[in-house]
Amino acid sequence: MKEIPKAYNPNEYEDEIYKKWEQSGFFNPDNLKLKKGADYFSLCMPPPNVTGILHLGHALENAIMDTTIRYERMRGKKAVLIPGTDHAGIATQAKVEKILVEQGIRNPRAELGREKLLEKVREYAENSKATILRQIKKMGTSCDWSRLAYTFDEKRNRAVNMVFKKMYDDGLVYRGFRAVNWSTLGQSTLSDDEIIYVERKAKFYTFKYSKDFPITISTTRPETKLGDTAVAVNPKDERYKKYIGKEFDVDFAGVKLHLKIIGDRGVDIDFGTGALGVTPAHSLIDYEMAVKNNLPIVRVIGEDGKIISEVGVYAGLTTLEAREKIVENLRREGLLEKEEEVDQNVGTADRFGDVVEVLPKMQWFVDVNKKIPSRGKSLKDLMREAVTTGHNGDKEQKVRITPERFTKVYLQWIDNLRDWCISRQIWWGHRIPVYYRKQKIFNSQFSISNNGVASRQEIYVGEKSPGEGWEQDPDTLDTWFSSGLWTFSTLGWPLSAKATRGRPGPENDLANFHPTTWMQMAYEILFFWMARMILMSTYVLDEIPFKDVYIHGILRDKEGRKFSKSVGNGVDPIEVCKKYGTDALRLSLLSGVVPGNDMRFYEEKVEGARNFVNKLWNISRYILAKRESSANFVRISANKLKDKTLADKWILDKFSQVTKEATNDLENFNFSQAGDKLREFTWSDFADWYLEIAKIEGNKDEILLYILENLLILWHPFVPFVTEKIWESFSQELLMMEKWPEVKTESRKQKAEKSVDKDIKLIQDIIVAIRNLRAEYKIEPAKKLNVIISAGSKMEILEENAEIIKGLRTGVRELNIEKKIVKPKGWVELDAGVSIYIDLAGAVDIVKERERIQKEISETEKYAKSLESKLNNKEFVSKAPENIVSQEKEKLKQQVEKLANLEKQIKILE
RNA sequence: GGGCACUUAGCUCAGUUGGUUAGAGCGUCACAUUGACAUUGUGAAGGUCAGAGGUUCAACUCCUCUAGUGCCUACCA
Repeated sequence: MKEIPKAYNPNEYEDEIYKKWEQSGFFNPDNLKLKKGADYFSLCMPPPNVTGILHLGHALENAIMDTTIRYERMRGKKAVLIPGTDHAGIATQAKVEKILVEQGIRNPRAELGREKLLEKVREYAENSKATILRQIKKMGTSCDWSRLAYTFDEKRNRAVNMVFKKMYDDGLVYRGFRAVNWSTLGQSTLSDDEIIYVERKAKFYTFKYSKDFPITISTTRPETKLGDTAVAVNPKDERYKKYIGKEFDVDFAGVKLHLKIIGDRGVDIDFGTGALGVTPAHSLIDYEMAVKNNLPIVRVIGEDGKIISEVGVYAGLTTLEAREKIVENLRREGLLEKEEEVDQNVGTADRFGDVVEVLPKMQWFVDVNKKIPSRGKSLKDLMREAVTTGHNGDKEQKVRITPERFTKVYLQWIDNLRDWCISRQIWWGHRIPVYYRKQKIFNSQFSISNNGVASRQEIYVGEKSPGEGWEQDPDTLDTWFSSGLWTFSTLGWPLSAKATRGRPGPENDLANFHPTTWMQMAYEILFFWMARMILMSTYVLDEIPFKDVYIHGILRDKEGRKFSKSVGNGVDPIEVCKKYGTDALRLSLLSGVVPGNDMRFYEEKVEGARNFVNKLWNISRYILAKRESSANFVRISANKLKDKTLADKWILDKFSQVTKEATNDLENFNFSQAGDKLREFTWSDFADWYLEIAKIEGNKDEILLYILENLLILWHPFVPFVTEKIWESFSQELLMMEKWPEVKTESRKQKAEKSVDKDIKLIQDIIVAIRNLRAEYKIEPAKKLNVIISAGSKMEILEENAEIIKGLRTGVRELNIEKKIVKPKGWVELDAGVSIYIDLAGAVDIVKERERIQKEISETEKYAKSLESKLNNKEFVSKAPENIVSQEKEKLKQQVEKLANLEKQIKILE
């Protein structure tokens, strides 16, 4: 065999190993050699936005997904992880526009025009996509590249168009003139979810519209009051009751308003003046109120964020300018009663950052409350059902959310859900598959009322233009409309709609892999994405999108701050890979990941993981290099192993235990726990104890190889590169394709042999006690000790393991094991379950010894006392389960014995 | 306003249905180093499990309240 380097150098092997995996073809489930009737395990990658490069959050997701998919593949399932990227409509266009502005193009949309700008965005997106895909490979993610998808490619475009049409035909997608969120900076509408609320100080003005108007109102935005068409009061409010139904004409700061007083139970009597100026055009709530009360909608703010020309004196002013002018006016007229500073939540655009205006516009919406024809349920109903009763009441069709608490959060969100505005005025995205033709047609379905001007239009919904004279809607669809289809658009829908279950090949993907088995995502996109996937899948396919969804938190820096460009604490995962290795990064991300909780990331953690990877490397190096025999087989059968000594029995037992536990943890997606257990076993039990024992006992090639092999298999999903590299040294086959070790339930015989645990514990305790004494007495390592153990019933087991006690860094020259012996004068006694006498050749420090023993006595006494009082409690003895009681009794007995011995010791000392 | 989570060793965090003297990693201190591995080994110190009540034979674990922190959400204009 070639010489193995002392330290594992990830950079040297990772790319080459990934290539080997990829070329094997086994990332593609169609190439897997499976047992008949093997289960499938499908998992769609949440597509990263093509807005840049991968960040640590992606690295975490890749680690989680790849660990899972590798595990499932090794379990013999038809496992597929489908990769992809997201064109991320607004996010990407906003990003590119920002870059263009930095390059000196002041208004990219106006200067470049639709086609040229789109070209720029496409170029950027393709670049970013290529980088991202490279980075996913660098992470070691074993996804099926033959099924690579993009939310904005042709196949996904077909799916989007078909779903839009289906929804339109079902009356779920409609076009309507309604108040919508508008980003002036981005020149586009936004859905309610794309708004981020920022708390800030605002002036809260209390005033009357005019002298002759009887009711005082309050607002933080006086300029919008130019569009008021009503004043709402609570119908129970004694002060205002009498006005309800009356109408007033007022002159508000130079603008004529016609106001109707309406009663609305939603108005809070105690807030402000208890009366609310209703601005239907520029407030979503007021808009709803206006619809209920049939109020006119008067627009005053335009899409440029300025007062529109119809509003006389204020025309052309920005909202802030208009506000100042109006307040000034009110003040002059003596109408302003109060001006106070309040905390206010203002909505800002997620991607553009500006304060969102509410404007009335003709837009496309998804109706979430309307009953779907032939189903008698609304989209909201479908979204609820999927996580509660199961889709169509079928328990098998239930999305299980981990951790469960997010189910409640999700349901609450649905309750507050309004119709989803899906049209955007940006250009980067799926163009709305709707065509219009101006014609004088009677009974046209829609009439666009813009500023009260009506015109008639013929409308056609479909993928392709119906012909000449038709113009396509200029708008694009909300990016989440296409990502909502992800679980099935990636599986070939609509083409694979007629797929056959059980037949291989992408054309049958939908039947073979949907509903997908599992999904993982950050809680940040629960509403954006999970909710929309459930909506789309249950509506379009009549099937849930995934059976299980695992929600994780976000990564934060050591101080608990979010990673962000503005803070400048960003970490490039690829740089971390280069410095510490991909395995180390993956392991550090997975250890400590708990469903639903945020996690802190810092370099020391990666360092620790790197050290472990190196440890694993060196364990392997040692075992492979120091083989005494020519043993070199792969997959040694556990039955053929000869466990000759106590240590052998112990380590094999322990290993089957850890295999069982780690498997169980992975089944339940407890990545961190599985990793911790494996680490503990590998480093402590196997390396620190068993390997050291093996050096003494010798002749253990088979057991060492057996454990090493299986350990590499267990570790592979976590740290695929280093394990695969080590595997190369003794097998031609890919570790990636090895079968996961069978988990055997413990046989009765093994259970009876649990004394093994106790015996090895005794040996370890003796060793630790001696090491401890050496440290305490600062005995030079070169100095050897003579030791006698009074073994009692443990005679045999101690004699068997005498060499181990001597050899494991205890520095014992002569070890005598006696059945029962009185402590030789001047020797020190230690208690480790048996009495150990150590000859310190007159170096015993009586004072120190007394202190040591006294301390131990008081600790033992304390413990014994607590046990005693527990056992003296009649209620405990009568009510606690029998095994608990006898356990406690046994403990007490031991402590009492120990105490007696210690007291004897201290006496002898005197 | 409503809701959710968190509070365990100096730091970062585990602790599965209540039942070992509450654990790990990092850090600290002491010692070691021709060894598979200094990306190492050995040992030690370090905790009123945020606080107060309650349920129970038994509470880090369940319940109530309080305090602090963080997040989500909402039509207080």
